[in-house]
Amino acid sequence: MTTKTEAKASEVPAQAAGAIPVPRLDQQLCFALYSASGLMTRVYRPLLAPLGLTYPQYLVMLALWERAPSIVGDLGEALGLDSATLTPLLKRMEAGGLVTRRRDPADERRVLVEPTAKGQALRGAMKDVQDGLACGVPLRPAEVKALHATLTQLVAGLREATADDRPTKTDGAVSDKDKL
Amino acid sequence: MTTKTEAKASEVPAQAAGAIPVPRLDQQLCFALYSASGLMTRVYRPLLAPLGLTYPQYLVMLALWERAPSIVGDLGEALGLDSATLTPLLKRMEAGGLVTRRRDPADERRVLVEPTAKGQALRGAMKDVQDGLACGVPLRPAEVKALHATLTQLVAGLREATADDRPTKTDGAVSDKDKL
DNA sequence: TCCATTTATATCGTACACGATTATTTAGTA
DNA sequence: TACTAAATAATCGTGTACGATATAAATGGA
Repeated sequence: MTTKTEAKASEVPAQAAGAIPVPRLDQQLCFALYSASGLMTRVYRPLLAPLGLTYPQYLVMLALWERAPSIVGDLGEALGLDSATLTPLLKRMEAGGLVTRRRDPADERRVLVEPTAKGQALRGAMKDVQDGLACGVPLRPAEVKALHATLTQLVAGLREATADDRPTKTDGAVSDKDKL
Repeated sequence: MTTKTEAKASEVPAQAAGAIPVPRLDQQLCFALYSASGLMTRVYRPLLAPLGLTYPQYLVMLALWERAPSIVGDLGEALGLDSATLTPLLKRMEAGGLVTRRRDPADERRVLVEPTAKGQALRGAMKDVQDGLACGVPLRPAEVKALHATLTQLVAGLREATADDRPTKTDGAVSDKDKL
């Protein structure tokens, strides 16, 4: 590797060697998303901790309040997480007395997850969580709405994109489109 | 458990007991952010893996390309991470030959972080990463711009909010405003 | 029926992420 | 000077995350 570390300046249009233009942190959409997401969970933390919930666990409860019992795979689909993340997370929630886990008698591969009475009781505390949240978010309702709409569109598109070019990896010869 | 799990219907305006309204997953801004952020790093992963970078490590490189050497605290300020996260992350990057870490001779408390030649060489690969990214993001430039602007505002506000009510926790008696 | 395939979850190893604590160095002050 | 306080990283314990692999149950033919 004698010629790689020192890039030939002649190949860069109008920049001196060593000054190759690089995306700036504060211009990166992904970093804005990364920061915003991290900060939101940081705002949630003190509100959820008294309830014995982490933020991902809170998301699981939201999913279960919408539909219970749910199987692990459906929770993963709803939250964008896989079993490697959900299985230990659900075990912690089970240990905390918030949910129950049991094999589906009709299909022993599946695991049914369901809130306990204690888990159901947490519904009553959600109003306070939402109120606490609203105070920390410095956006007007219209902005929140627009932001949410754009993000929803982005998420839908990304989900499609990431699911597409991942058939099984065994069909080695993909079209010339997999570079995009 | 005779009176708790079954909420008195008279206390809830217009909802049946056990049907306390709870925020829906697909209406939560925080969940949209959480999903979008996770999906973006998922899009980045296959682009960065060949370079020997994870997504947070990529962010560190972006920060270092803007200013090097940087001390750990400044990197943490720029990225919103603390030393508990950065120290092991930087050690891994050092082990990978991407950065160097050394105590500041002028102030032995500080640790100076700097890209190696190998780390600098990665700048040349960033164009491909950005190109690969653009193909995966299903938004028009105007939408990206608006989204980024709103997120930047949100991040700024949240940073302020989370930094504020965390004086030292030792002044136990805070005003009646800390509930907000 | 038998077996390859698919489906569903669990497990393992690695890498963030953070609150709390510790250790070391510097700065400030009596 | 000596001594406290502040600043700075590192460390520890716990909890996500995910790729890769393993295990077991159901399914679909030959």
